[in-house]
Amino acid sequence: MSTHGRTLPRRLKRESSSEQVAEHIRRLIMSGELVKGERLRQEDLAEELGVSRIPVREAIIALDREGWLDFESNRGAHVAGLAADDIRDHYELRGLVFGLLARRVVETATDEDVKALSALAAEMKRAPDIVEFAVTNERLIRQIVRLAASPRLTAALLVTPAIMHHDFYEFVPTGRKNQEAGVAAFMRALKQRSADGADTAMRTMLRRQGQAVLAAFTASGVVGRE
Amino acid sequence: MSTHGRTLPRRLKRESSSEQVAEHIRRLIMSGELVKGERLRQEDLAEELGVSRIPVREAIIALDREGWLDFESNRGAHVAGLAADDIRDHYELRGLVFGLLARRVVETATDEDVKALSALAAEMKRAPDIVEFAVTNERLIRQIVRLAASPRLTAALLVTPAIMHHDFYEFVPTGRKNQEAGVAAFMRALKQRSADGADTAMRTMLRRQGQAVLAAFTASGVVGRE
DNA sequence: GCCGCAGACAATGCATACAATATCGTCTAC
DNA sequence: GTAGACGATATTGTATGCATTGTCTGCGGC
Repeated sequence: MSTHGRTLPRRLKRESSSEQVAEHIRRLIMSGELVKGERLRQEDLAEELGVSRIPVREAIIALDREGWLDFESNRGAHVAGLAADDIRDHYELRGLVFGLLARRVVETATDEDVKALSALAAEMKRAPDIVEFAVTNERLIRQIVRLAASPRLTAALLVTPAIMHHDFYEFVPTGRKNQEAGVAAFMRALKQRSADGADTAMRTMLRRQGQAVLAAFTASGVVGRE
Repeated sequence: MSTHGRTLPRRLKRESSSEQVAEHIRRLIMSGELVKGERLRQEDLAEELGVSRIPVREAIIALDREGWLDFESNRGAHVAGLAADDIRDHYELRGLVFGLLARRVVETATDEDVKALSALAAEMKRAPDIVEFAVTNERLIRQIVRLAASPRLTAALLVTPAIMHHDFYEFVPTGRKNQEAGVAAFMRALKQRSADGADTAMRTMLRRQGQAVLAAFTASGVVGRE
């Protein structure tokens, strides 16, 4: 799995089989190999991946809670699929929320906080590969959330459970560019202590990300067959 | 384990053991019997509930994704716990989002839609017990979401994963009253086609619910020991 | 006295095996 | 010919057992 020498920097816990299986299935969905409504048979997946059905079941349960699958007792798991509206709304919401967070950051962050965020933004720009980029980006987001909101719920509700995942940027070509530009705009606004500017930067970035995701997922067939 | 005669009315799919275990653990947390940081040992729970460790593991994974537990590979599951800020932010967000949804409903709903919502609101008021109330309320929320937003993501992000669950109202004394009053206010605004009114109704209701939840969870000890 | 390491113990992760449930085809009755 | 019931098969749900990993205790070295 490790494509680069030091696998996932500052990543402490190793991934269990269940987590790997979940990642695999997420990829299948994002890449369009699994389309909406398609049924996942536990045994097939288990055999295909060389594990037993237990980790497959555990992955399915996690993906059900994340919204990728619909899992009904004794009736199997089906790909939930996404509609164009889902994506639009999802990113509109993210924009709303992160705009609010950005405002709070501008209002409350100390100079040190700004410096720390700045450093992370710079690190993102230098990231040699997409994985490191994603990891750093996640740290930046966490930092913003930590400064602006309760640590757990906002993060859990709006960062974890959805479309943003480690392999997200692989499937959305312009994702990294958008993200970097948005972060840069946010940092400029933050340094000028402009709450409005920070809010706008976040909303704009997330609107663009939404469009990019929609384009990518439409191309791969994840979206559209409603 | 079933302590009440007619288990959950109009529940089509029977609950698997995993789901029952998850519900059990959620209750333990909400009632304060499990406090933040406390570790859950799979075998103990299994024995206590008379099942094997498999359904317990599956429940733990689901609760991890819902945010109730922190589950790390090979290191066990710990109660995540809530901070007062978590609750405040959670409800502020819900207010933001449902305010937006309420606006959209006012702008797009047909007379028939209004009638249907009205019927559900009336049914809520008539509900003889708290379970039926919760079920009807959920149908109403789903209806609103369906009218106003993409069906899946908004619902998945903001309804499912968190504090609202079937046994929520048992733990929050004034929950039902607040909810009914808020729905009534929303319906009045809707009938007058007042987007602002609907928005305000939702925000107000959710602010109050947040306060009620905070009070209840502080009393039970779920919140506070940070 | 403190740090690091080795072994035993405890708890988790996963595979196998069996039980429960759904699904589909077939047969019978009308 | 069609509807309903019954069984065969496919698939999921759960229990048990072993392998793996984390944790704790006690010893030796610095």
